Amino acid sequence: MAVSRRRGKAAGQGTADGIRAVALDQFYKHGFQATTLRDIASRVGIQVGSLYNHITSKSELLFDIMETVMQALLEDQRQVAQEPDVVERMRLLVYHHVKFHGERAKEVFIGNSELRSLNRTQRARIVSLRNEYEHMFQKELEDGIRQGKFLRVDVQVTAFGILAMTTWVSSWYSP
Amino acid sequence: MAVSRRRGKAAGQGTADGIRAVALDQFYKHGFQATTLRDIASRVGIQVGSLYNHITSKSELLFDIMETVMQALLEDQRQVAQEPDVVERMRLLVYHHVKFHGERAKEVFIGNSELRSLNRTQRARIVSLRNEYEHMFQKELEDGIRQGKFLRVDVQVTAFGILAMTTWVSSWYSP
DNA sequence: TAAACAAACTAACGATCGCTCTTTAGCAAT
DNA sequence: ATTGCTAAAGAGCGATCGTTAGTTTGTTTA
Repeated sequence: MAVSRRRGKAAGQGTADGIRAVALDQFYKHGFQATTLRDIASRVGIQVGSLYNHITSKSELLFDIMETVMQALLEDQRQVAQEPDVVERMRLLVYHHVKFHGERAKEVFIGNSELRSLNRTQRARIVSLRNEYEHMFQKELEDGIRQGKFLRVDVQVTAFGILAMTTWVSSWYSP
Repeated sequence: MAVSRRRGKAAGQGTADGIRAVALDQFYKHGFQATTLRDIASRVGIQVGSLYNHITSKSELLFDIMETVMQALLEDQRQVAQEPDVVERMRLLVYHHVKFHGERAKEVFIGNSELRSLNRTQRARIVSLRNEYEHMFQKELEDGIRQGKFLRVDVQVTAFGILAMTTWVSSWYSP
């Protein structure tokens, strides 16, 4: 006795969003490989085949989730460039990083753990976005050093260290 | 052209070890779900069905790997109890922890990431071993506090913090 | 009111999965 | 030489996977 479900155009954007939300949840809980399209479909409340009105493939669904979160993260940080003071810029970067990782923990976790489930092209794209993100931290470090406001350190290693540490803090803090 | 392969009793223990080594490698690289028994078999140089002369099931294979590494870790640390000084005991615990995580990084990674691929019983067993391990750190912390050699801290949180930090160091250090 | 369209349903395909079963090959002990 | 055991090969079963195709339903547009 299935609940009567809207069909046709007016069903609108809701289904596509629902699919992404459910997929996010299941990928997070059970991993990409262990999650079945049938599982996703049933939780959304539609049939398997109907999924393909909204997605092009399972792996594209994963890729979309990962790319979206990376774009959002980058967008979040781009506004930091407006701040004139280097030290404050760096502080804002770290602040936004931790805040974002706290608010969208599931997506971030998937982004970190399911890189191997992407094909070569998709993975290259995500890695490129990630490099772009890390580069934002490196750039501020270099600026700070150039202005004599930061200690002269290995920029690449330090940036990586900051990211690892703050990422870890986010996954650590919960109470 | 297949290499002529030994059959019968004299094939010995080598195959079973080979299976575990290959499985460890593939689980680490592609994850448990994405790894196929056919993939493992072909890398060992054997047919799929022949695997079952050495394993009882795929998930038991994963469980064995995880339980073995936890037992080895516990065994490694048990000898620390011989040391009379609390501070030195704690230092040894951390030292062994980092050393072990460096030497057997793949198994440790699998142990941390594939808990969800175990069934209820298996997971309970591994979690129990892990609790036993964490308890070793808590015990030394309590001893140290009782003897006035450590600051009075929340034992459980601190032990967890030490483990998280040192585990992170191990995954971090490579060059 | 009729045509156009979006989004659902149903059915099924080919591939692949973990796993079982039977048979065969090689070695050791009798 | 025969027997017994271990471990391999090989065929295949039933289930499930992602995906595709064809059809039906309901809404929007003309």
